[in-house]
Amino acid sequence: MSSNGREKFVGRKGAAMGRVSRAQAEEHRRQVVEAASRLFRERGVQAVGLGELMGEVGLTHGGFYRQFASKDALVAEAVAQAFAEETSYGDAGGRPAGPEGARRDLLDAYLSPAHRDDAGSGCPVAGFGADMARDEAAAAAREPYAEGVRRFARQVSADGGEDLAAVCTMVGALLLARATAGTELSDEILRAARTALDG
Amino acid sequence: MSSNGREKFVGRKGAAMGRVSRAQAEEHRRQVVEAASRLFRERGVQAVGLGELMGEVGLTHGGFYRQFASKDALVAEAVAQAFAEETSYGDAGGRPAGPEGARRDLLDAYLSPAHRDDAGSGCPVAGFGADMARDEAAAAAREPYAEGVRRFARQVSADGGEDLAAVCTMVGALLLARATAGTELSDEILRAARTALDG
DNA sequence: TGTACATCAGTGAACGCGCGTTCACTGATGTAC
DNA sequence: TGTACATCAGTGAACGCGCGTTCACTGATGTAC
Repeated sequence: MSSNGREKFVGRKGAAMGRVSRAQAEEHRRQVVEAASRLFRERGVQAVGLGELMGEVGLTHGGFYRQFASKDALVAEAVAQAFAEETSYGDAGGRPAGPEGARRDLLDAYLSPAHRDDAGSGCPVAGFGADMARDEAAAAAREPYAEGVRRFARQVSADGGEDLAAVCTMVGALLLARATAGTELSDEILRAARTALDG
Repeated sequence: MSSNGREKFVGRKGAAMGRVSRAQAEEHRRQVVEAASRLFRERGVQAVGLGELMGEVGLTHGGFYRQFASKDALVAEAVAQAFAEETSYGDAGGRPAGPEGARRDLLDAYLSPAHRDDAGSGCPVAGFGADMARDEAAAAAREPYAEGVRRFARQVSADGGEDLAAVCTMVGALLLARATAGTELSDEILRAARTALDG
């Protein structure tokens, strides 16, 4: 309180950080992409500002452009990063089961209330779908997104092909369960999709 | 060019419109809700400003609050209006067919490229789904939206019940076809969903 | 039916705010010798 | 290994812009008599 050091000078602030090691800067960059991947899925690209994203990592918004060309460029990286994560949608990870059991575990985890309530670390096909459908997101993310949908369709397929219809049912169920969260209908939707796909 | 009538006076503008008849005002209000219902579905609630909406009707943004309490209140009305429309998703309207043929016509229209490319006048379950899933939209629209999903599930059902799983597949397919529009995958998705549901 | 006046739909400027982006500056890191 | 200096990650203020919302004002509509 005795000396605040803010005497109306224009270029002399108190707590400038100076340069940071390359390793540290790379780590910061990685953390920003990860935060973007999470928050964009959770609330949508438009609803998350660069200031908030940089704040998640403990930085100020001004440094953003030292690491990224634009917000759109970050969106493309965040989409790619989300698909690279290999999420397990909850707990269907390491159970030793035959191919039939594995598919059932995937479905149960994907169509669980836990996955519905945690979009941030959930399926990127569902999490980025809305932003990709409207052209707010970078066109640069279009192709990686489509490739991610195909990969997911192969993962879901029981016979090594692409089960696009099952992906539609799963993603649709997740979206509608989220859109009706808080009503009875939400759980009914998840159950109906599980029943239809589990056979 | 000779006299522009803009002499820095603060309350004397050129082209004030004065009052408008009640019927005219009601018509304006109706048109704003309709434009909102269309543009919100097309680009999302956040991406459409009040200025643009009022402009669609030929008015300026200042008059908005004479008709609506807030943007959120308009969102709720726009959702309700979209569900009240009874869209036909293209051309599956008046064909005389048995209940089986009617369901197939509905599916074909719903899963058509035309419906994918015209979100503005398309299915409100899909068009408002993303806005409802993230809580940007008014909570006031939550209940009408859920009721609309149920009604659609009854409409889709072949046996008079609620086919929620089919709704998931249809809405998911439409969303993913829109998210991958412009790639080969988009049409593949629509076909796969049609095949899975048509039997 | 005609006149006087209150109502209120719409105008356009202004409010505070947060956005994406740019920039002069700081000072520790990284490098050249 | 030690010193001199260039680099550049991060800071914080500023840019222009559009947003949702408010407000004083206009003047035709609607109403009272």
